[in-house]
Amino acid sequence: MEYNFRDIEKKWQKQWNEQKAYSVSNNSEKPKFYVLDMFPYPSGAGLHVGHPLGYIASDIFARFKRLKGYNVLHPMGYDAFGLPAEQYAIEHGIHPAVSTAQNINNFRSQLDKIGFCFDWERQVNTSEPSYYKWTQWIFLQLFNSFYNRQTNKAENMSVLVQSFEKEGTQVHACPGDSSIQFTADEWKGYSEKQQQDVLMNYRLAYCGYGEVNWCEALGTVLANDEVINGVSERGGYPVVKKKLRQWYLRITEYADRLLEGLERIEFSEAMKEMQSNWIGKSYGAEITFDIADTSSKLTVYTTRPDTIFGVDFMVVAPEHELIEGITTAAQKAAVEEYVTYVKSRSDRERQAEKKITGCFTGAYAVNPFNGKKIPVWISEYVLAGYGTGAIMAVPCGDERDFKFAKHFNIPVTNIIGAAFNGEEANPTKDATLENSDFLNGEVMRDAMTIASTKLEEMGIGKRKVNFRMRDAAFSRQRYWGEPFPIKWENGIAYPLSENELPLELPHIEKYGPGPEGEGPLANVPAWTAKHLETNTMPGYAGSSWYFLRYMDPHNEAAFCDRKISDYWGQVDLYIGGTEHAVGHLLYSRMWTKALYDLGHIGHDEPYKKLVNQGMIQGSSRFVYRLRTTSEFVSGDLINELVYNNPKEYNLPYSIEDVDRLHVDVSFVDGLEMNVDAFKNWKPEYEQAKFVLNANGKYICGSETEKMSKRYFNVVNPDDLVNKYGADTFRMYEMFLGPVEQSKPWDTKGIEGVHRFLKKLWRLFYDEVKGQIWKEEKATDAELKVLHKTIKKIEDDTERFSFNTAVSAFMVCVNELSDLKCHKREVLESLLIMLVPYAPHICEELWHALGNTSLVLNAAYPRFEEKYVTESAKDYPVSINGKLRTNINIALDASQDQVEAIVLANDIVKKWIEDKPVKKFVFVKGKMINVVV
RNA sequence: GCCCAGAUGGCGGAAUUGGUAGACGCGCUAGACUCAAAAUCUGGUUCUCGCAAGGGAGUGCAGGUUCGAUUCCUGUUCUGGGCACCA
Repeated sequence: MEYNFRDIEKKWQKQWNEQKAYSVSNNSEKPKFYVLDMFPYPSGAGLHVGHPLGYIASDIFARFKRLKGYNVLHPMGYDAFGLPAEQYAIEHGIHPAVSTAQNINNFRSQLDKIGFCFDWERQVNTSEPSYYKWTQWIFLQLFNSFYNRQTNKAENMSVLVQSFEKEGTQVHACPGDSSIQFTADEWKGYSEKQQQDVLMNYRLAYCGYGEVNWCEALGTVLANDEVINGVSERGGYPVVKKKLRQWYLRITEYADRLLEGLERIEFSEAMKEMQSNWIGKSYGAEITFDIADTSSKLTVYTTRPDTIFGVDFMVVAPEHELIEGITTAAQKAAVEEYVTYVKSRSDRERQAEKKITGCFTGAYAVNPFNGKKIPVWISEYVLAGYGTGAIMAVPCGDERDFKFAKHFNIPVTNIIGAAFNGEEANPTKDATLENSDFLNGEVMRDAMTIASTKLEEMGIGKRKVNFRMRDAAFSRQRYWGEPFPIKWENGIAYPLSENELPLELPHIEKYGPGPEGEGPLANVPAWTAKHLETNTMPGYAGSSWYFLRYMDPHNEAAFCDRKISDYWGQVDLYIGGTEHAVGHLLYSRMWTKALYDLGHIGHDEPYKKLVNQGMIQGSSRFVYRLRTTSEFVSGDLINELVYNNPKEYNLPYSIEDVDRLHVDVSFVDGLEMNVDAFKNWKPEYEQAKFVLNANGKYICGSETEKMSKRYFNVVNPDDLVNKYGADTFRMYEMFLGPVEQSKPWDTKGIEGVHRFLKKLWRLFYDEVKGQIWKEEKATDAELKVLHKTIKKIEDDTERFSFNTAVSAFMVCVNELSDLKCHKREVLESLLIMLVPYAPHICEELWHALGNTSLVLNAAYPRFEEKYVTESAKDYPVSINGKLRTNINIALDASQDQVEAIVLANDIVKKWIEDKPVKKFVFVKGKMINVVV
């Protein structure tokens, strides 16, 4: 009997399905374990081999925990709202709901083939009204809450209103606009509109104004990645910044708790660092400078108040409101021109710009301590959104300021003496200050406090904690997203009541933008007649809480029953890509904290542990066409053109005449192309001619790049599952390398894993003899192999080192084959260990052995030390750090005994010659090093 | 530009706490079985000098710490990811 994976996999997938083997209960005596994948956006391109990498890893872990006796929640769903479906609708007229449903079906059938243990009864789809009803509900919770800085948590707006009625803004300073201050009486005298405008500045979900990428020609707002070099990706039309009404989440109020929470969760250090850099907490001071000859004042934020005497110029963001008022007549034209230039550029372009640009406003600020006049410049490297949108530039201590000063010939003041060499800035905090009036002689680190105190005493500055993070923009001028449950009347936003939810997306035929940059919903008369909000929520709305819905997916009375969320609690293991480092992972942490504050759930961090899977890149293949012909030259001949003198090879063309074209990887074996398949690929290649190499082969060029349809380097998991089976595919994906690491896909090695499974099969079945397993007692040698493997697989699985676990299975099967071990006692344990990795073959063999229950529910084999203990070790012996020989020595030998044995060894003697032994290093159980 | 990560044979990778660099697999290669092929099995395979025994070099690059460094430190190059409306 041979290993017929196709029948086996089909059979068990059907049986598991029928027996509801993956159904998970919310009631269990067992300890719980929650394994979650970042759910996919169901794109039209379907799954490629990169997607399942994380899913296989989590599936292995979930199954492993199940065998270890846990009640494991391992769900899957779809992040189904998003821009690509809407774009597809614009281009092809297919409604996003239709294309999304198709894509989901496609994803599902692809996922099913791989044999995951998802409980599909719990599937969520963020674009379904039954789901987004609760996204809208949570939005209303945020809308109806403010962040109480006294109690340090989100609370209902009614608490705030009561406080206003009693004591005005005395207790709760306004987070949105510090100029808002009033007494209780003033509050009571406000109109409803005035009151609501005030409250909007407190709400956790609030409406404000923000800049977007506006493309006049397309009449629409564009995403950052739809804008390339200041023009639209589609059509190449100019894009400018435009202020539009937007919804925001007041995530900045949670900045400190988001930082603090990082200490309580197991994310990689890199991930934590990325998040804390994003939050960007800094301590510094705001300093207000007078502008000479005007009544204007300029406030800057600096983290280095100690360098106040080294300020040689000010830099103000080009958007800064002060510019218009302080620019002198002489500089007006230049400033206007510069501002227009900057308007066309994205934040990222502005920061990445190596060219130093800027413009003098003609105005001067006055140093409050020494009266020195400081020129005020504008430059794109200062961003309006950070700090006060203005900086004081200290060229001797800041590299960018220094370069700016050099470029515009601004004289540089040295305040740190010899620590500044005049060639480059020195950002030290440990130099002693000079040229600094009352700070002279102070070490900079200490001077920071002295300067801040003085500034506060003089009333021209104050200490300030600043965050780089901004409030999260939470609206899109698009169709395919959750509608806001908000109605506008007389400029006041009124929330819909709970029983009006879900507010369903209306069906539309045209997906074009609405007037004045509004979204497509503005074109729907029935919608606008009810004065409903025309923006929709962004992609991350639904994904900010989906891990809660999986726990209780069919609940119609609540987003998730509190008892059930208390049972499942945090996600124990979350697997997904680093690309979500600062987006989804921060937003969902914030939502969780808000829901916790409001008493809806019992934990305030969603994910206990996060594992980042690497990206699988594509390996592209190229053909080389002689320009304007249908003649294709083998790649190795092209390489000779590049690296050698073409004349030597007497080739009738030069490298400049060759076009490099992507070719579909499916008809290339390694680098060798199937020329017939290529000819049949596209009609234009039917008449293709080939210049083959000396062996008569066409060799392709190759490069590693993103796996993408347009590069023809996409490898579809379906094909591999068909050819080798799901078990092979699963194990091969893991065998490629560490899950966390990015690596190019190469199908070549999959045969090796497939061979392993066949070899495993042959421990049970012989081609001729059929069943060959035996009931005999296992030998010590066999038990040693088994228990060594149990330990290794357990350790490796626990630390997510799935690639080394696969190799440990290979080693085990190789060794059992060498020992001709066919004993049930050993083989059964091996099967249970292998279930998480290759469930189908294990279930088949498990039943072949006569078991009637599912191996999925078996108990994990117990490791026993006694089978693997050794009494001696082959010690590596080095002389002066160079390995010279191995000597077998008992593990319980003492240092003296070891020294005697080693020094008596002939090879050791030879290398020591007659030199005296300086040092004898002996690390028990590890190695020996003799230093002479 | 800023933040984060990575770099080891022909290839994917292993070396878990500073202790035998290259486990396991692919590829290549020699052999067994076969009329032949496939499948399977056995051996070899970092580079280099050498008939061999054996020696030398070697983990992106340049330094450093250490009896000992792929592992720690400093600098540097290249590659990948993120940078707020892709998800």
